[in-house]
Amino acid sequence: MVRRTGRRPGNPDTREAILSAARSAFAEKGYDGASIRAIATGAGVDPALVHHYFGTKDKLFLETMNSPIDPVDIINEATDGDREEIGVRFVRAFLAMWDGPRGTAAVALLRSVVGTEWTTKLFREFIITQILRRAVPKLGLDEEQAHLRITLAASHLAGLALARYVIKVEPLASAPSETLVAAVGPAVQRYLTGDLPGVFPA
Amino acid sequence: MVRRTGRRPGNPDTREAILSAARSAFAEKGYDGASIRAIATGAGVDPALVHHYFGTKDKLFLETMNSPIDPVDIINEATDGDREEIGVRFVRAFLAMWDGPRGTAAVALLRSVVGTEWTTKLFREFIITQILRRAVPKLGLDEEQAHLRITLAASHLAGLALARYVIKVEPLASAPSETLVAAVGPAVQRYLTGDLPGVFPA
DNA sequence: CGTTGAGTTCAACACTTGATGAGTTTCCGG
DNA sequence: CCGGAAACTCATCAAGTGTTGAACTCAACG
Repeated sequence: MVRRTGRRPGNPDTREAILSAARSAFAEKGYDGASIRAIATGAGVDPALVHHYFGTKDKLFLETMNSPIDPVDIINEATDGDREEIGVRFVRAFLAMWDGPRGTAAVALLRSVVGTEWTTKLFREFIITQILRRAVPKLGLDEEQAHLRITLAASHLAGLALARYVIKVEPLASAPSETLVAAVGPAVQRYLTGDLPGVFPA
Repeated sequence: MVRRTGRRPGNPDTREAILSAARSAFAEKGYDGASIRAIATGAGVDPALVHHYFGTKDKLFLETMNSPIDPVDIINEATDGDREEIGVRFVRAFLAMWDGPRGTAAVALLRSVVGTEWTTKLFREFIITQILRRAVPKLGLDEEQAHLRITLAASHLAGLALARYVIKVEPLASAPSETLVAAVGPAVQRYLTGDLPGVFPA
């Protein structure tokens, strides 16, 4: 039986297969490193079909990042409850996201963000508009303090993800997440609600 | 004995020019994003000359990373002095390195490390052999505790560098470094020498 | 002088990348 | 059962990549 061209019989789940393959590829190689050809091969499909569904590589990437990244959940999950344990809940929700099914997308995002220019800019504005604007009111401080506090906490968590999920340095990579929650939680708590002498006037 | 005939090295500035251009390019674009042709153009030179001097792109990159990255200085600078202020001195030395002339190389390293596979592995082993092996004895704890403590502190600093120098998110990017020292120092101090209940048995 | 050999350039190879447009096969509503 | 549309593939393009080898320039030596 000769390989036939044209429409495949049966289920049109191809689009999801491509998205899935794209997520894996972006997570492993980053935006630049992942080629459309590799993604197509991973999905068992012709490269042109990727363009047929998603247009350009940019759009594919954005589509890949669409639903899986929603920091709103994390923010809400962390800020519900008493104020004195925001840090611990924040770290716990953050790690749960990376360990969950949406984790590969997050790895892809982190890898790609550092790699190319436009993703960096995109991510920067994403942080400003999506994270800061939503998290600042929850703290109930003046804006200047809140911005620095939140970016400090976020940078800490970003570094943790970088070391644990991208670089995979031990023993951080295989430590139980609750261990990290106990270790990092208080530090995040201090950034968000604690006294920071020498940083803000008392 | 040295009967070297032929053209004498009348203009060896070119090699340095290429190295300098390479450092900038790698810092801006990362390993993959920086092309040999772009580096050559930046140095006002033919692409083939880059290969004449450095062989392959890998070797060029390694040469670029050679001298500028030496964490030994930071470790020594931080661990000289009383034990109760290691954290502050560590953060101060770390930020000074990124703000100094060797900073661009560090940015290049961070950008590239996240981008490609072999640089990630290279960096991971670099951390293990160069940083851990040197820093562990200074803490005077058992190895298991020391490894986790140091990687926690290092991941925090890496995240700080990522946010401040690569992604450039405000207000972190333009905050005075002493402000960050005051903010981050105590957290690092706690990771290195403080009590970590729930992490290690008391 | 002529030879030497480092500094430098030119042109090209072999390859990969993202993207297109035409063509083929199947499905589904009328 | 027919015709349009969706799904799918093939061949191909124009750029850009790292790398190579031959050739040219030119200062220093014998």
